[in-house]
Amino acid sequence: MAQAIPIRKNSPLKASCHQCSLSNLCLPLAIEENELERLEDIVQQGRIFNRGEHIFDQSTPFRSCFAVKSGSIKTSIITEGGEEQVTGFFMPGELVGLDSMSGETYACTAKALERTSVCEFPIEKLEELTGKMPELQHHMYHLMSQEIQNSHQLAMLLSKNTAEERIAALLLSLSSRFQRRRLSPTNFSLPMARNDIANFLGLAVETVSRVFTRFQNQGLIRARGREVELLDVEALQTVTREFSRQGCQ
Amino acid sequence: MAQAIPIRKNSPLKASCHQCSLSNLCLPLAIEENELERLEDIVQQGRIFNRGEHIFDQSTPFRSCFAVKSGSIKTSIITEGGEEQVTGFFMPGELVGLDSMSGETYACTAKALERTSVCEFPIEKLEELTGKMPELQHHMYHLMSQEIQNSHQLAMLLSKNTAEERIAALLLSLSSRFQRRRLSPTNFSLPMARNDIANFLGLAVETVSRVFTRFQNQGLIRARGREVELLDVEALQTVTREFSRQGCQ
DNA sequence: GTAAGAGATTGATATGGATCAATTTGGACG
DNA sequence: CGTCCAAATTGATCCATATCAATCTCTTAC
Repeated sequence: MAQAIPIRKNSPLKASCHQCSLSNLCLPLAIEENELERLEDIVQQGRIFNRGEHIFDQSTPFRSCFAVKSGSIKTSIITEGGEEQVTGFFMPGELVGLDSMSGETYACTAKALERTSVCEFPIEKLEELTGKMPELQHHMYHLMSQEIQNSHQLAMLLSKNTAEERIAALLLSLSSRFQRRRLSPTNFSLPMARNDIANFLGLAVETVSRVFTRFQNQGLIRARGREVELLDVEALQTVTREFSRQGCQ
Repeated sequence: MAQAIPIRKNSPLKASCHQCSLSNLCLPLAIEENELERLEDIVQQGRIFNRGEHIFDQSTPFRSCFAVKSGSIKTSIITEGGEEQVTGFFMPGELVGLDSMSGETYACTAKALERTSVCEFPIEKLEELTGKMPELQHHMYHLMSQEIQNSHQLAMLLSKNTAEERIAALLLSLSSRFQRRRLSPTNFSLPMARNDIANFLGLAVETVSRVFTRFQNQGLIRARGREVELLDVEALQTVTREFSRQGCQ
């Protein structure tokens, strides 16, 4: 089912962080060139997942964290009642599974939003390695801390901001993440459906739709399905700050 | 201004985790009795803070994490516009500052909700120690991971649940945290004001008030100012699950 | 003990976004 | 190339909770 992908002949299993264009975003950024091999030793070149496939779900025993290599992943919590809460979107260079480092199974469900390849970091080996490499340990703390901050930021968005503010914030977040990867920050394709955006931002799909068209009418963006062009980034930034501005006066 | 507190004569600066009644909740829980000294070596018996005093704020350079010894702490993010978003409440045995381990300054502001004493863990020394003690490192990952989960849980509450569900969830969370400390899970005093509850849960104060009285009228709780008695824990649990039940059918 | 100000409660009204309903668009597949 | 189903958009209505306004009730300080 998985179609053939180019694999380096001499190392079919071992990943090559050296060659990876994401090494400046991913875990390797924390370590010296000459120590990179130690990380490569524990990384497994992961599977390729088709759109909609699960990388893991809440019943999967927690074994590994995953770095997105290409494509994108949505994580969500599914309640007993079957309700879904999207907790994050992960793009190339970002690490999935940090919320699961307590407990026996994963704390969320991870689903590929498109054809997605990942690198796998077995957690036992990773912990062992971070114990030996202070910079790597520091980076792990850094990443987890950032994840907490992101989540607080989301909570803030959900509890205090209007639909427009939430959506502007999401667009800008995606924009800067594309920019980090040296892709266009103003012209990109949303990896997720309107539904996922709505769920993530605590809105109804209809509201997301309406805000998109409103933004379009105001000349802030141009949207055609998942293709988005940010026409006025400054204005979008103003939208996200509107709220705190009001609190100021 | 700070009134005299009993200090062990032979170790005025060094904390005594051995003696601490919270050692089964706090960092010491991760390590063997005989290694406890290594943790004690880096811990500083912290100051006492009066109600309303800041342990740190967003402009304070990040140096340490703090464990609550007694009292309680509220953390919040203050936006440029001066808006506040409460991100958490911390009770004895819990660790504050995990969200700040990236960046130069703290990611939030921490304020004592009552007279509060803390133990201070200088981050450099803590990282050094976790590098040498795998179980302690593991526990740090565990704690940070849990913090991410908590925050996701909050996001979920904010985006999907009604005012009643949110407040029931908070009451139950506090309840179980009192229980962990072997205090009454049904009869306790809220450390925070209605205002803080409202802010934390993304509600207006008035709504919090109304829900409290509604719960009281339904015989679920008895509330008199900050004194709360949970009269029907099961019913409260039902309230929090109501939502997912509906999603089920 | 009393004054003063903050915090909490209660009531009346307004509103942003949910919900319900109806098209429209677009992509996958035979 | 047309068919079919899911995703997205648009419109009309409703509701939970915010907001505004008015007490009430603590706590703190003098």
